[in-house]
Amino acid sequence: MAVSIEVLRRFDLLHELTDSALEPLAAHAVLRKFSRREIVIDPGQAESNLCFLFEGSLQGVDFTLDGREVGLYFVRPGDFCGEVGLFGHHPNPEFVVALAKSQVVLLPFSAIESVMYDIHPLIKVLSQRLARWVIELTQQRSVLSLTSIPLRIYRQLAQLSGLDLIDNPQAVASSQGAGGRSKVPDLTQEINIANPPTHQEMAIMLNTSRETVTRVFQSLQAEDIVQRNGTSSLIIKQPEKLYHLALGDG
Amino acid sequence: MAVSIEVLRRFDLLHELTDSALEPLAAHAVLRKFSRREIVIDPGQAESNLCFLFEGSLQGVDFTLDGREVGLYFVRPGDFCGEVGLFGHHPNPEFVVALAKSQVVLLPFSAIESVMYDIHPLIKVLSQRLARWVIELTQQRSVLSLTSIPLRIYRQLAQLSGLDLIDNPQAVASSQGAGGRSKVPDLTQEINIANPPTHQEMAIMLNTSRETVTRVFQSLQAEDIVQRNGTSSLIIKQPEKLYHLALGDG
DNA sequence: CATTATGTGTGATTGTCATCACGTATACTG
DNA sequence: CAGTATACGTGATGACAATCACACATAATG
Repeated sequence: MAVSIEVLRRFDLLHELTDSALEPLAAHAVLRKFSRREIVIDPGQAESNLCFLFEGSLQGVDFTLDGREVGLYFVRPGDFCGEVGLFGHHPNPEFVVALAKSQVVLLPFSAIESVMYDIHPLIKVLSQRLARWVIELTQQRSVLSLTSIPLRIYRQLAQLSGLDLIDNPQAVASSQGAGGRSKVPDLTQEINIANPPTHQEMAIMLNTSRETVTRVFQSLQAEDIVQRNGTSSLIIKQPEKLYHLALGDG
Repeated sequence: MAVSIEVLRRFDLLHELTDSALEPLAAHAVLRKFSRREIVIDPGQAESNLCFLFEGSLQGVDFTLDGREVGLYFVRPGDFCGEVGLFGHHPNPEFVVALAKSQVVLLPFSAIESVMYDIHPLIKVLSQRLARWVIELTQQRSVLSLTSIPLRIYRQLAQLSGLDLIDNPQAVASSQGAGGRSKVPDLTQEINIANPPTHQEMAIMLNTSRETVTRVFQSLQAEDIVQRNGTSSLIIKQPEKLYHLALGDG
């Protein structure tokens, strides 16, 4: 069942496309629901899709040879993923998993490949998106080279809360979309992170164990820097302290 | 001083472009020599270039907050780099450094930006290159998530020698270009890696120290798996053993 | 609302490897 | 070719965090 142009236009990255550019795409798009932990993108499958997240939360993951899960990025509502396989003769490098019940608009590659280089704004959006992903992966790469695991976690929290934009307003986030990232936060105000990733989801992003993430959170809570409200909300109570910890000033 | 179309066409990724596509580019390209350790790309500079490596060796690097160098990729002759900044309003995310005396063809962004979306094969080449870089970064990301440092080094050596193509012929390499990567190596034959990266250059790719790389090489040499000929050549004497070590079978 | 599943928290142990300092070998330069 | 710079090699130390097993808390489900 196709989706309307209006549904597609809700996605930031498509909202500049003309109706005539969107119509052939909307005709082939489908809206699907995914359960928690269901696979949204499987690189082994023959037919690939561009995936626009309407509601819920997704995570791009890879697996090492020994079966360990590696976190690559988070997808928040309003964003999309799965575009790497459109360029060249290789599948997408990553699996995408639903972290929560999600609604995703799927757009088959076959509907895009024939037109993407002819619709100027479409190829521009897609290639700019790839460039952004390279930048995100590079930023995450630098985080991973920190030898101190707590420092990685502080940096990840700074990214989730937007604190990393303070020194680098051009930075892009691993979690972006309709929620957040649009403005630099105020260091004097508490920051609420809705639906934060679990300790395990953060741990696989940072090459550490969920027990270590828990212990770092424990010490941040003991210093009243963060406060956890169950699993639905995480509050940065002292953004300025977290900001300095993330800079390595701890 | 501009360069000829023939010089540009020597680069694999440009050789499918027509003369009319290459002419405006060649008119603005310059050939420059860089000394060892000289900066080829500086993201802080206003004017950016696409860089084609004619001869020598380059490495893409980033720096962490505490000034540690992070290795992102190697560039071998015949390849190019520096294309991320073409897409969107942000500089390139990486510095590029000459690892050896190098000759580089520099193509200013200003010469490309006005035509890149209009020359179909050019935007295709550039966007496919971005996609390949995402795949490379993702592969390297998986290597970095291995908790065993020796296993990371085995995998890096497998990539440098082409052994990683055995199970994944579609894989792209962090070091590619005119030399190597074009065919799957024979496990029964010694593999020669010309101008291998130094222990320090490998260490920053793998988030480890050069002492640790040295110790792992020591044990590989003790088992006659690799043999070092000064700094100009590294021979994989028992590719099958390295292949299995890289799989974690050690 | 009870049961089940998932996520967080805790303690103990051990091994790995970063770090530091320094020596030796190789490559480069004038 | 001598001197200098760079790369490799070595030894010792201590800290950090992965790992394992298990308990407790929270969320989801029927």
